[in-house]
Amino acid sequence: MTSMSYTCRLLPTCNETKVSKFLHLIQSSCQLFSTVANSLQFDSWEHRDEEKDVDFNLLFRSCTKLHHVKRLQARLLVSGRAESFFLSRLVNLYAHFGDVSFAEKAFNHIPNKDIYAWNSMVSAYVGNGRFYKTVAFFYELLYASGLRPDCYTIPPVLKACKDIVNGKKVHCSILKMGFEWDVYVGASLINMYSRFGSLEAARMLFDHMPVRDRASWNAMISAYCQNRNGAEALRVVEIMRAEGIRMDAVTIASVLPICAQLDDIVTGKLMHLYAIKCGLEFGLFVSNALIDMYAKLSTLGHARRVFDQMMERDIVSWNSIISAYEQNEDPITARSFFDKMQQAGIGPDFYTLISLSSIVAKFCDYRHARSLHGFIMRRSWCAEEVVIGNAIVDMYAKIGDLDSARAAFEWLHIKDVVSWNTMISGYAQNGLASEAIELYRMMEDCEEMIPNQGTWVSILPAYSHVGALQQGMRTHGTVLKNGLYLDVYIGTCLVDLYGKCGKLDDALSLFHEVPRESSIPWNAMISCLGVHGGGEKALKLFREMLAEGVQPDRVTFVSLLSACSHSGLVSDGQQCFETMQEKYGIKPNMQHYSCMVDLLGRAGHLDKAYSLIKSMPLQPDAAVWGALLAACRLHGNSQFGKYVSDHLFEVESENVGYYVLLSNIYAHIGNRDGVTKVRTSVRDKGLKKTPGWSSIEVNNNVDVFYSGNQTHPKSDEIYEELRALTEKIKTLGYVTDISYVLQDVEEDEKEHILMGHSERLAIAYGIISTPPRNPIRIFKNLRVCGDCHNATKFISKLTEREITVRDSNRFHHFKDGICSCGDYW
DNA sequence: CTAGGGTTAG
Repeated sequence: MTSMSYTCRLLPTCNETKVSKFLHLIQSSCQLFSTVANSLQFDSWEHRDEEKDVDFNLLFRSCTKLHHVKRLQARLLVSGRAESFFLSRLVNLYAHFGDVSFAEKAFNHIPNKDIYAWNSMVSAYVGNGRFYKTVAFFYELLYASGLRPDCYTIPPVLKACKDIVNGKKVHCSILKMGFEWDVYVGASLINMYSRFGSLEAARMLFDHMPVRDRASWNAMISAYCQNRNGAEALRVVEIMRAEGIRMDAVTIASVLPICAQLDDIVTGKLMHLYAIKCGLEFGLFVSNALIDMYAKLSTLGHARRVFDQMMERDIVSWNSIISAYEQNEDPITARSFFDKMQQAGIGPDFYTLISLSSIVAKFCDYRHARSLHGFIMRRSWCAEEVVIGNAIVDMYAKIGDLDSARAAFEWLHIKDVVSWNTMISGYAQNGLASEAIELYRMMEDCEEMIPNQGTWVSILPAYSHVGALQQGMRTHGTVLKNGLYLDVYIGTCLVDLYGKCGKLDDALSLFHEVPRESSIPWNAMISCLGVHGGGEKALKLFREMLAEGVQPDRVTFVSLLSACSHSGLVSDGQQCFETMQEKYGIKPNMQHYSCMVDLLGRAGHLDKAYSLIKSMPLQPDAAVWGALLAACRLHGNSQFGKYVSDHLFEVESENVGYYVLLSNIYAHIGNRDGVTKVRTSVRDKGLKKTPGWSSIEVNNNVDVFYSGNQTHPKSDEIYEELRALTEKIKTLGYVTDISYVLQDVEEDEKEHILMGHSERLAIAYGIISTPPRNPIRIFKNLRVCGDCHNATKFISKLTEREITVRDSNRFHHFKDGICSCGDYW
């Protein structure tokens, strides 16, 4: 207290922040003092014996604990003062401490229930989440009590309405009783309609209100905010201020989230400034909203400062700062805040667990994932159950444990659209496209599941991944029917689908229909041109992008650099790499470096590629060294290849693909010892090759072939066709290159292994299943094998078919014995 | 003594 009065004297010399902080301190201290005082008071009163002197009004005000209320109730009964007035206040107190059943008992004890008693019970139900009960209780009051509700009854009942039908029914009752012009009722009605998205109804009520106070304005503003109509919300704020009504903490807390939605940091900062000016910046709601807004606008420093400056923090504050770091890709700090929260004695709630599941997923921590799952299972989350269940599904999917994800998905009592979307995209993003497609088919069979934007952006990449063009087109049709085709994300997925399925013209014309303010569709289109070997076109599109004022990001440059690399545009690529850093201030990441190493290495500048690696500020990963190793293979430099592979196996010793690459290098120069060494080390390490697969779509159906697989129903025909093809192309000059086979077997066996490569099985299946001279499109998950590449050239000439093979790297368009990549791949 | 408008989400 002494220090406080001292500070008071210093106050005139303080700046505004300090004054505002100080005022806040006084406020919260006052609350604390009065709570302590009341509590002491309760104890001193209770021990007095002379009952006639007891001032029950004072005792009611002194209850700070649930047991106070119970003792007070006993006292009331003993002194014969259990009248409606006091018992109703007991109901309020029990409700305040969260004990609904005691509130009900007290209510039932009331002899002649007046409207105040009923109102107290209504509030008791609402305040403790018994929404269904509240509405039923209201109708009991209306039809069975013989009493007339007053305007205190209505707002809590409106709050309890969980669907529009009930809401409208209550609205009717209000009209019949003539309460519609009460300010409190008005704000509640606006709020109710806004909850169900009926903004027109809300606005109509608002416009017709004869008296409006600040809460009415706030109700209208938050109605727009919560329905994501930020622009209209800000317009209402303007009108409100024009009418001379000041914004308060509620207005600010409502408007801040839309600043984040509209990506409008200027308005956000103005709101913050206004809050500082009015001394509202340390309010709990305002601070929490500020943290969230700054986090969403990726200005973590501001969010952190607001959090650090807070006088008191509640669970929302902690949740907001945790999710701030989680969403800005800093799971380590996020988790440290979670630890601090627990140290502060605050238990996790629904929102905390949602963030936590994302954090655990980012750590790829299977054990923590399981324990979090268990922790959640042991508690019931009622209405929030779906959301949290979906978060669990997503968590397992992100870790890559699709079996656990599917189990959690199946276990959900209620599945909503998001559950399905999460599971579908989980499969799709882990490369399990067939599972994603299968699940989407199941979803289509559930009539009550209406697919939405999230569904399309989950399923379209799966089609794109396996080249299911016909099914993708069917989905495109469904999207058009839903009127969603202009959505940037869906549009981009469709551009990607057509582009990746070889329909470059369709991709381009779609690209012109999609909104193009953001870099997302541009990046997709540039990448498509790149994989088709259209480096020049990609560069041209990039220039158009700049001319339209679209800001390129790091993804843009990844697409661009890889486009240059595929087309051998070395100097253009180098220039892009420089522009990216100098003009756009983007620091190159691992992907950019591996593109550059690929670009230089492919063109034969192995030394330049190597010195780029040496100059990297990051620790080069397997992709970077792998690109260089592939370049050594392309240019037949086995000595350097060995050196590079030593580095490569230091950072990644499990990927068989790289061993195959090294063995190819040795085999190509006839170094049998080298080949044997590589083979032995693969065997000793017990490594398994990533199963290679190729897919082809015939008659709306995608068939997937694995290497050496003979389980396909037409397997015999396929092998027969392949044998015949091989004989014929040999007469055209094809020579088998067995250096692509790692296995230690006889030469004719090697030939057989090459023949069983998935891409060849798919091509042969295409040939026997489609009419002569029809084009064939193949998808392969790995890079196409060099011998298969050569064989395909001959097959295209022999069968007079255009054969397109999209591998994990680029497009190969075979026509008349020539490949579009010019063997530069 | 009882009532309205506000922050965090898959």
